[in-house]
Amino acid sequence: MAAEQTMERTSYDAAAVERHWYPIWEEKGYFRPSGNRQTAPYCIMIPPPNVTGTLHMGHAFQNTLMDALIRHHRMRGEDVLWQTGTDHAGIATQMVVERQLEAEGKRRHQLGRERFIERVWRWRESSGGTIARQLRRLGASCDWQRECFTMDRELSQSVTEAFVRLYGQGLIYRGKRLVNWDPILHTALSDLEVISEEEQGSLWHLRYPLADGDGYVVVATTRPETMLGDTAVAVHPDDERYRSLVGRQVRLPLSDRLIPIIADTYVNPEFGSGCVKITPAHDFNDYEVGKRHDLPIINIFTADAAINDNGPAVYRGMDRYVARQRIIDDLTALELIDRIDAHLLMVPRGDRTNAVVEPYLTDQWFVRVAPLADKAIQAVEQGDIRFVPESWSKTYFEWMRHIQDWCISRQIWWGHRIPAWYGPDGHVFVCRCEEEVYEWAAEHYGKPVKLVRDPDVLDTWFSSALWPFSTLGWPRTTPELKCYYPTNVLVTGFDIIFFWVARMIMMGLHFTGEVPFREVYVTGLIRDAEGNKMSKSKGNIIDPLDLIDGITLDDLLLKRTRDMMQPHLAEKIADQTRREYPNGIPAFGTDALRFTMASLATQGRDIKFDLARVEGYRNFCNKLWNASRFVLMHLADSPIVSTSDWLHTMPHHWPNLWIVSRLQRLIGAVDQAFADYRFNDAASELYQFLWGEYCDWYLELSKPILYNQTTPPELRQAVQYTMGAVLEQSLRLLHPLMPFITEELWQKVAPLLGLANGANSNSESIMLAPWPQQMPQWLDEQAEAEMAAVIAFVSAVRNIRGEMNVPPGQEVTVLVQGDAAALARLRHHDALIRPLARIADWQDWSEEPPAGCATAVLEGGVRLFVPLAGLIDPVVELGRLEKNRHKLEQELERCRGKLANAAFLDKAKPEVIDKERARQQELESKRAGLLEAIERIQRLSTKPIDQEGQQTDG
RNA sequence: GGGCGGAUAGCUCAGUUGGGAGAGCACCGGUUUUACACACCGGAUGUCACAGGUUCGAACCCUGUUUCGCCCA
Repeated sequence: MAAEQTMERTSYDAAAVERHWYPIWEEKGYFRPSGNRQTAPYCIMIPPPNVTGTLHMGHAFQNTLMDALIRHHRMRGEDVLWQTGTDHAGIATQMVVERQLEAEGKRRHQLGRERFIERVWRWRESSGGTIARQLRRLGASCDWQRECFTMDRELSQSVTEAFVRLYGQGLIYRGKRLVNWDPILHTALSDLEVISEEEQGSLWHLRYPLADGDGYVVVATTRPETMLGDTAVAVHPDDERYRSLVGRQVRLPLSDRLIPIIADTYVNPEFGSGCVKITPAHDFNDYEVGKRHDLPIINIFTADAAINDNGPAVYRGMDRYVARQRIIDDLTALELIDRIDAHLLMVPRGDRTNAVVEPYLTDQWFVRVAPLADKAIQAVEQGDIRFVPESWSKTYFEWMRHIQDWCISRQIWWGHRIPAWYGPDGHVFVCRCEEEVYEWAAEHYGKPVKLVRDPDVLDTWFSSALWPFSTLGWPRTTPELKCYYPTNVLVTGFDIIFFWVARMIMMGLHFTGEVPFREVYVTGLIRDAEGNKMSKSKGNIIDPLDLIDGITLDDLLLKRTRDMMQPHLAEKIADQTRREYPNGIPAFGTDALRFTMASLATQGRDIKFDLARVEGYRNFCNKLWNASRFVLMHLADSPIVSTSDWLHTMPHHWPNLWIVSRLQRLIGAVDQAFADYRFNDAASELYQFLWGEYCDWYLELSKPILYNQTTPPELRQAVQYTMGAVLEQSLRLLHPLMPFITEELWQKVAPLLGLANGANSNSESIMLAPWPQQMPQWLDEQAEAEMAAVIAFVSAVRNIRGEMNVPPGQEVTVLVQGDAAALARLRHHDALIRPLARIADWQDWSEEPPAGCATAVLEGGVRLFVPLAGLIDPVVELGRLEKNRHKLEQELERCRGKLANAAFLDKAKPEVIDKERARQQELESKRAGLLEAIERIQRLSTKPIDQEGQQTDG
């Protein structure tokens, strides 16, 4: 398999690599489950995106994490299924197609139901695949051959089956209830589809005259038009002001009806006048009050939210807001408006139409949730399902313990039609299929009859709730259902815990007797850099694909201001966009985006998205690319090593032992991070290791060996092989987060190490290569200590060079003194230290160092002097030393304080005390060295120096 | 009103059994060093919101306060 890019380029070309590898992976069938029943199954169900949807940052985020988990488990040799698909998004899809029709000057009712649905299917064929294509761009390795759609025949059968069974068990019923009604769509909506936001409105204080005698009560309302449906006035039973009124009646203005004054604890005496009008047909709380007090329910609205025939004739047919104004005018004329206050209120709007949703009394189908909820609560309590982070289980319990019956019927055409038929007398037949229902009805009535099918369809979430098992073939007991169910983990945002997660758990337990997934990993929500939710109307949306491919400012402007619901915002959004992205967005590539997503996956709930992070990880890709170029350059003539313990059969070389030991720790850390869903830890460990240790130190330490003609060939080969092997394993560890670049590089590196020769399937692609195993025998504390000493020494010299402005090209001499063993150790690493610190010569120095030295004090009492005759500015050097001393003394102070404390010595753990003692000793020895250096420089300075370290004249 | 979560470096955030405050970005100084200027080397930066308490010891545990946010009503 040829890799895409030659290594001549000094920068990584993400687009070329991505285009090359994804189709190969898919065509080769790497995304399919292995089907190997000897290994553990691992399954994730994709939260099915909306078929009308396009990829947004939330999708990119969650699917990156899912893909990382999937790739990780696949590499571990498990039988992995990532089930993908889309949901039919009843309302959203219907609206899209209706809008198309509108453009042709048609309406759906002209087409009729069947032809409209055909039309929707046609739309889906041509346009429903967008998000699947976008997920591919993200590198998602889901099994596309098993891609499902909630309206597919098989999934539809699951839906019907579930409905029929629930109905038969008394868990679905039909009834007249208040629901959220969208007066534009003419359908009920679920709570999820209603967004309540604070808006400026008014609080009208209305006077309702008492029926007997003089006077009136004042009721406060935000919706005066609903007064036409009032059937009571309520006060709090403990409210002294109104106690005497309870039981009396008021005369409802305009309608001229008598309604009672009742007492109910629902009333908040602090709010408004402490006296509220009760409209059971048009307010959820009032509905409950009405039920408690057996009040009549008067619906005053049509399906369009205009006043119906229950209202006084003068208002009939008026839209609710027209009626509102008219009612206010009329009440004003009657002097029945007490006052009007400005008031912030929560206004519920349909998430698709943005229309103010009306609580509306209609016949709807409901799921009786309480019995299902009990078991679903238990499943989490007993630990059959675990929330990650754990605290989300509280949110889950909170909801489940106050759960309401679920309205599942929608008055639209696109969706699963409710399998209920009505006989001539209204008798309901709920049945799996049309033929059967007629037979059944004939039996019921003793003769063939005409039945009418319920016109409603089911809430899309009803089918989504079955997703974990309907996609595996339920109600049939398929091999897939047996193997992959219960699935391992659900990855989703907390915003749909109630609406989807909870319902899947209930349905899963009810129909399969088992939980649908064992863990729920709840992600945060991606917001913009300021912490605002991303939305079209705010104009702050970032399209993940624009981060991958880049976008010019002009295209970005076009994209953000096209098809706006509120076109008047366009100019503001354009300005804001120009300010934020004056040059558009550069192409960062999929891997950089994915790595960013992983780094952002902390346990918090809000994630502010910062473009600079993506840029940083694009640079990381480039670093990796160039490190690999370096390795490949030197690996070409390396022999292939086949022994498993190659490390110890090669010539002894501390950096090799060190980097391999560090790699073992990395493997452990990445494994742990994946196990805990700490993707940010996995990302930062990998970044730190590859850049901070492998590139910055290991490769730099290797250069002198590789470039030195006199290096013994065995040593050279040991370094070459180690360099390659560590890179190769790191690529595998990185693959779940950065699939493309790791594949590209692995294809080049692995063959040179004798891997990926196509000899077996594991060597065709890094996707199928085994996950690195930690080798405990390769953990090497001594090597880590040796290299820590080397790094500390080199860093100390570099620090002096940097602070003293020694030109990088200029070599220096170093004098060292201190403990003989410590010096011997450093001497031993002379060949490593010398080139990195740019030291020409170093000498053991037991006497007083010469004048004009810069000083550093290291661990183990080692003192280091760099003679900088003529270069050193005593003032600068003294300042540097004093600063170090200050820090040191602060630490020492705390350390001494602790050890002087009898209670500490008495009660702290012995190992803590030992550590503290060792630390004190270390700090003191460093301090002594520093004090000497300070004294020396003061003594040797030609001019006296005052306490602030400033030279004084004269 | 009920529930949940946050307040740590200029910014974004880590900090998992309580024991030496970290990273990335941004910033400052230096560098055409033979993988990489999307780089290298060096540097500065904190009353861990506040007040009490528990403890030998608190960013971490407890209580309260301030403040920001989310969900539900």
